[in-house]
Parts: sequence; structure tokens; C-alpha cells
Amino acid sequence: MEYSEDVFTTENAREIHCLKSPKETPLFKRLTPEETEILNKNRIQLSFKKGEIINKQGAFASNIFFLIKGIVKSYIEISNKNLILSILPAGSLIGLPSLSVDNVFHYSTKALVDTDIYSYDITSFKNLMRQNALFATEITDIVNNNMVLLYDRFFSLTQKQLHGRLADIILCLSYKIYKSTGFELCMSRRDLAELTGMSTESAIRILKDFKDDNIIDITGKRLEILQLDKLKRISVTG
Amino acid sequence: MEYSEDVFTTENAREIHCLKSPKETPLFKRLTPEETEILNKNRIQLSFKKGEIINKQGAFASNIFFLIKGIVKSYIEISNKNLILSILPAGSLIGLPSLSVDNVFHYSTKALVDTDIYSYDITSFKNLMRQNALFATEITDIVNNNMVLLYDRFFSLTQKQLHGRLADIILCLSYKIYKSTGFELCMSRRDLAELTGMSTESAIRILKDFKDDNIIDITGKRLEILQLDKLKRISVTG
DNA sequence: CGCGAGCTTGACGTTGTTCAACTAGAGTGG
DNA sequence: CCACTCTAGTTGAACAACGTCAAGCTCGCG
Repeated sequence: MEYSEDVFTTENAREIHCLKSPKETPLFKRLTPEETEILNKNRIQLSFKKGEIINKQGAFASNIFFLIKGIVKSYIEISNKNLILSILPAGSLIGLPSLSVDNVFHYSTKALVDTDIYSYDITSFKNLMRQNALFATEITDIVNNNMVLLYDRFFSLTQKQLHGRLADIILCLSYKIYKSTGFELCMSRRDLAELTGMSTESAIRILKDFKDDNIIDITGKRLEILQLDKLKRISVTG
Repeated sequence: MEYSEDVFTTENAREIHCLKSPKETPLFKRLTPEETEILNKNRIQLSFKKGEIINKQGAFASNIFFLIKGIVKSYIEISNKNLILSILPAGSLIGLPSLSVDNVFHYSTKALVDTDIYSYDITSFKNLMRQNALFATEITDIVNNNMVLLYDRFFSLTQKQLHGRLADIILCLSYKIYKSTGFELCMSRRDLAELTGMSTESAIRILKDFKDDNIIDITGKRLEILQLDKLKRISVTG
């Protein structure tokens, strides 16, 4: 089943707002031809294979990345504990916090599938913000949107039990990333666990619970939502 | 013991970055006299007593608030589950996400002590951003800073055990809000619990653990950190 | 003086992690 | 072509962490 666009804005908006949705960003349209030229002069296109690290948390951030094609995970790693912040589809920007706070990356990112990015010089980027108010406002909008998504995930992971958290993530992946109730998962069970703040074993057990209850079907990487309403109910009740 | 300024930027920057620190924001200095005039024409000053609600999550957001004096908690409430997002000191802005996402407040805020605020018209605010790039950039910087703080709290609450989480919060309050190792807590045990994502009883028990181990002294609302190093170690080990 | 909200403690049950073992598939080198 | 290894996935049992419930306490306030 494919979703119609209105699914995203109706009913349980709260629950499904937890991952980034690919959006045709009007970001660069705010720039004048001259400004675009400046930005593109220092732009480099790079390709990453599935599993490759794009940037490392803590590293000096001299670039902002724009995701042309692919899917990427952003995550925090501290002393062998990993937490996935978000799954980023094409159209996303990587490294925005570095525009304002320190000159380092605040999270790592890794390609979940083969991925192409533009790498922009962070200084040019900053300068354009300081001279083009509409551009700067667009950036604020993007950061604010990310903020609200993070609020929802923050709530989910701290207030819901394992079943609710996993239901949230399955719904998000379905709505926001794959835009279908059936899809080929581009991440491991461990990734699912790190997205939901639980152990890998727990993630596997709960997937099995859902499968035994005929709420989803999952074999290997192929996941199909069989009873969307039940999954939503689990997401709400926690 | 009072902290010298360099404490904030050295050693374990990661752990102490979890609440907002009061900062003399150069925000409004970016505005021209005419722009300041526009903004202030639609500005209203309001006072809230301790415990009063400033704005409600979900309500129509026609204003951005600036915290002149006082301490405020911002929190998410869904079906009798509460999660405190942040403790905001004087100098903070409230409602920034509403500039970009929906026209509603994404969290509620409540005064923890008697509080004065300026209430700005959100439309004037938006218009100024669209015409003054330096102003818009400042807003981006503020939102980005809040984002990074949220990353840290997100990690703390999802990856650390109760003792680590409570240690984090005590350190944050000490560094960022009270700027001293001894202070009069302006919130209830329940607030501490909602800040750390645990039950009130657990918060109380762990405070007692810390007290029994002579790491802190707490009687009523008065809290004194006795062994800062031990508290930091607990924060790190989780 | 009594009431209610916040605080505190102990006993108990649940939830979720850890550990260990086992399986399946995907390279890798002889 | 066959061991060999390595990683991802899976399962069960034991255990620890944490929440819930119930009861009692304290203190400010009417």
C-alpha cells in the first residue's frame, strides 16, 4: 500500500513526526545567481558506498553536506554506546549545528545505501547566511523542523516501553522514508535497536512478537505492515 | 564554591552541556533602531508567579517570549506523561520552533520562580528575520545551540542508568543555572524526576544514595555538592 | 487544628538487559 | 572446492534495574 500525501498531515501527526521526511527543499532557490555561483564554486560531489562513514563526530567541521541521493544515519557514539539521532533521506543537510556551535561535527553519519552528496565549504555557507536573510531564514526553518522531530523522538524513547518505541520507528520508516507499508529494510536489527534505545536482542524479540500477532510480516530485511491500525494503537499506548 | 568561567569550556564539556546557560544574547543588538522600534511597539511585558503556566503546548502561537528575569521549565505532556525538555534561565527565548513549524506551541512552559517576560508578536519577529540576515543568523545560532544541548540530554536519558542521569542533572543545574556547588533548588522532586525520565520515587532514592555516600548534602530544597569529582565520575560511567 | 500536597520508605512485580549458545550466510585463502 | 572465520540474526535462562503500590511522614497554609 502506498500512502497518499494527506496521510502525513492528518490524525496522529504526533507519532509519525519522528524521522526526517524527504522534501524538495526550496533552500537554494533563495539564492541569487551570483550567490549560487559562489557556493557551487567551492562545492565538491562525493560518493559513498553502503556502510561507509561520511563524517566523524568530534572531527573538525569545514563542510556542510547536502544529501543528493541515498539514505544516511546520523548517530552519537560515546564509549561504545551508540544512539541513532535520525535517518536522513535525500534532500537533507548534514552538519548544520556546526554553523553555530564549535567548529566540530556533533554527530557521525554513515551511508545506509550507496549515497551521493555535495560538500559545501562551511565558511561560504555562513557568509551567505549573513548576507541573505531569506536563505538564513530557510536554514532556521530546517533546524526548527529537526528540533520538533527530535522532541518527538525524545518523548518516545524516554516515556514509552519497548513495544511502543519499536512501533513508532516502524511507522516512521514506513511513512517518511519508504512511503509504503511494505519495504526492504536498509538497516540491521542492531540499527533498529540503536534507533529505539534498546538492546539488539530486545528489538529482535519484539519484531517476533509483532510477527506472531500478525501485525507485521518480516523475513530477512523485507518488512510488511499487515495491521496498520494495531501498530498505531501500540504506538499511542506506549 | 563559585565556578570560574573557564570551568564551562574545559574537560568534560559533553556532560555539562545539557541545560541552557544564561547568556547575554547579542540578539537584539543586530537590529537597527527602526527595527527595534517595530519590534518593541508590539511588545508586552508580563509577570508570572511561581507555578503559573506561561503557555500551553498545542495552543495557537501568536507570540515569541523573551525571559527577562526568572527561571522557567519547558515540558511536553502527553496523556499524563510529562517530560521536561529544558530549564530556561533569564535571556532565553520561548517558542522558536513555532516560527517555522505549525503556528502552535510545541511545548508548555511554567514559571519555577517569579518571572518577567516580554511577549513579542510572532509576525513582526518573522518579518524582521526575513529582512535582517544578521538577526536571522542569530536565531539560527540560538536554535542550533538548543539542538546540541538536546542531543546531550537525549543521549543521557536513553543511554545512562538512573544514577548517571541524576548526576548529569545535578551538575547541569550547578554549572548552568545556579553557577555554584551549593544552591536552593527551585523545583520539586517530581520535577527532578521529569527532567531525568524516571519515577519520583527513584529520584528520591538516588538522592538519598548520593547523600549516604557523602557525594552531596540535601535537606529540603537546599543542595550542596560535596564531592564534585565523584559526581562527575558517576555522570561519565553512567 | 486539620487538611492536602509533597516527600519518603519498603515490599513486590515487571520490564528489559546480559550472557551464553547456536544458526545461517558471506567472504577468504589454501 | 572445501574448511575457516566473521558477522548478523536468533533463542532461552538468569539476573538486575526500575516502576508501582501502599503506607506513613512532614510541613505550610487556611
